[in-house]
Order: sequence, then C-alpha cells, then structure tokens
Amino acid sequence: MARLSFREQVLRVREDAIVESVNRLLADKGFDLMTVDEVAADVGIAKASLYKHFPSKEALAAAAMVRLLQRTLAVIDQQAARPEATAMQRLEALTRWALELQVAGEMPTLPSQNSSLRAELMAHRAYLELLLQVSERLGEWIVQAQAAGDIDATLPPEVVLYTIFARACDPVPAFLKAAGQHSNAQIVEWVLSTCLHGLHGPAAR
Amino acid sequence: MARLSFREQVLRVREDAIVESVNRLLADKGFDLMTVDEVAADVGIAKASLYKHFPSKEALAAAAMVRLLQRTLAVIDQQAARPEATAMQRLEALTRWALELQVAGEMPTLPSQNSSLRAELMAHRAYLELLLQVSERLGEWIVQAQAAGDIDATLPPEVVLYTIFARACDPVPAFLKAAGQHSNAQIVEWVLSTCLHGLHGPAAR
DNA sequence: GTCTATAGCCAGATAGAC
DNA sequence: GTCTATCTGGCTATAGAC
Repeated sequence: MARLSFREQVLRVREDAIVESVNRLLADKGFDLMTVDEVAADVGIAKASLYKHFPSKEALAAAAMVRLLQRTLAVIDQQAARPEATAMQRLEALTRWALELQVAGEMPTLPSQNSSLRAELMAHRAYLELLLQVSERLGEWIVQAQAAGDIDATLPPEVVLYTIFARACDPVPAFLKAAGQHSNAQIVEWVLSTCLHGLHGPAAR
Repeated sequence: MARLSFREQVLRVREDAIVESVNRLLADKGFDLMTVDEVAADVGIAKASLYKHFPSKEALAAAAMVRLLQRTLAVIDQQAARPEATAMQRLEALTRWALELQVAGEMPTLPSQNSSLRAELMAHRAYLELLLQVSERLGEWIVQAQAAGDIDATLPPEVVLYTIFARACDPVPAFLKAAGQHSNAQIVEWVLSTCLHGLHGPAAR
C-alpha cells in the first residue's frame, strides 16, 4: 500500500474526527434531528468545509454506518479467532458487544423509513459490501448454531439474523437507562437473556 | 352522560377522521417525515382547519397515541373476560394483537428521541393516564405469570413490560415483510416465538 | 480547503375574509 | 370552522473571497 503524504494523513485524521462526531450525534438524536450545523460545530470547522469532505448529510450518515460495520467485522474476526468457542457463543458475544455499544451511547441508528437516505445507502458500494460480508459471516454461525441445537432450527436463518441486528436499535436499553435504577452491565445481561431465551428465561435448560 | 348536539357529533366524527389519518401516516412514515400538509390533504380539509382542532403537530401525534392506548385497553378488557386463560396466555394474546396491528401497517410509532414531542406527551393528561392504566393492568399479569413459572421470575417486571411494549416498534416484522417471502401470519408467529422463547426456541420445554 | 454570508426550500403555524 | 394566502424559522446546500 502506498504511503500517505502528510497532507493526506491530515485529511484522513480530520475525516475520522467528522465521522466520529456524526456517529455520536446519530446515536444521540438520530438522523432527522441531527443537523449539519451541529456536526460542523462539534468538529470545530465551518459547515462549508464539511461539504468539501462529504457531499450531503446522507453521505455523512453512510460514512458513520460504514465505520460501524467495519468495527462489527473486527469483532467478528476476533470471535472467529477463538478456537474453543461454539458458533452460538460467538453470536452471543457479538450481540453483547452491540448492546454494550448501545448502552454506552455509541450506536448510530438510522430511520428505516426515510427514503432519500435509503436510496443513498443502497447506492453506496462500500456500505453494501460490508453489510453483505457481515450478513454472510453471521449466517454461517447461525446455521452452525442451528445444527448444534443451540438455535431453533425451525426459524429461517434470516429471521435469526434480523433478530440479532435488531438488538442494535432495541429501545428497551434506553428505557431501562432512563429509569436509572440499574447498571449498564445489568441492563445488557437482561436484554441479552430475553433475546436468547425469551421472557420465559433459561430456567428449564 | 349528556347527549351530544348534532354539531358536536359532526365535530367528533371529523376529529375521528383526522386521528385515523394521523394514525396511518404515523405507521407509514413516522413522526418526522409526516407533514401536517399531508394530514390535511388526506382528511380532505385545509391545513388551517386542522389547527382549529389540534393546536400542533405534536398534539396530533398525541391524539393518535391516545387512540392506540384506548384500543389496547379494549383488548386488555377482552382478555380479562376469558376466565379460563392464564396470565401468560393473556399477555401472549395481547402481544400477538400488537404484532398483527404492526404487520397490517396500523401501528403508529413515535421517535423516542424527539424532545419537543416527549415534552408534549408528558404534559398530556389523558395520554399519561391511559399509559399508566395499561402498565398497571399488564403489570398484574406479569407478576402472576412469574409466580406461575411462565415468565422468568428473576427479571424485574418492568423489563418484561418494556420488552412487550417494544414489540410494537420491532423492526423485524418490517424487514421480513420487505423480503416478501412470508405471510403476515407466519411473520407474527416467528416474532412472537422469539419474544417468548428467544432464539433457542420452545423445543426443550 | 477554510471561512463568512446567503441562497433556496420546505414545513409548521397564523391572519383574516367569509 | 372553513378557506386562501402568507408569515416565519430552520435546515440543507452553495457562492465566492482568501
């Protein structure tokens, strides 16, 4: 890989700072309530400068989602490197990581309804590529976990995949945090338990 | 109760039509993407006339939520009238009803992040009153189901309550509908199963 | 590439006649 | 209470100087 010039490194660092701000603001207020002015103010540059780096608000959101998917893949790699772990344990670890990210207020979430945003995401190659990679690698583990009897084999793998994905925007952690009576770790364990064992709980197993 | 005059009845009917439109638009596009112009056009009146009935966009959303909670209470009453049913069966029936409403595209959902909306809801007495009623009546069934061993007794009842509430805005049904390969009834059963028994499924019971 | 200043647009809310 | 026409503010995006 070619070495980056100093100018390019500066550029890269600045863009990282932008995407990190976007990530936090998306986690905080969501796409519709996040304004480009806020992002610029948070990064500490002028709004017009922002638009030199990213052509639209949608592109900002897409960049934040790409960053999230890259981190997700890193966690997947990390779990894949545990030879002693079962597929189910890997899926559980990934889901726990996502929930921890969420209770820490660092999980960006996009409205699935906004059509201009959807259009831009569906045209974003890096995003689609990463989404496909994540889906495929989780898909393998899901099938393995079903074969091992750890996941209900009558569920289509896509149902399992979406159910795991949905933990990233589960409103339950936010509600429990708002109540203010429980630790983040406790909240994560409860939500993870209801995801894996349902309301009935793991008692009978 | 005093009989309503003819004028009052007309008013009531019109407001019902407004709230029904809001309900569908909220289910369709969500609060942020729903415009007051659309609501007016959908009802077939001028925007200014809308504002004679409801003082703000937030008030429109609140009215839709009040309607939803009233219907929820009606379903709760209906379940309470089944003497042979267990608390768990009643909770399950209510959750199934909510999921059916969602796949039918009739479940209004509000962004939990919007603060002006939250403020207006928290100041809306009828809404709060109904929310409290629903929570208390479900809370009773939850405690009973825990005592009967149907729900994990180590979960705080509020965790169970929020988990059930969250089925109303679960993104999984919408994703599965978008895939277009499954019937609405099948989708409801899968999501209900993952809610009650988790990914592991009911096999071991 | 950074800034200040502003264009252009859209949506929530209102004025005022009827 | 209904309408048409308009106000107002905030937001995305851009022009143009440096």
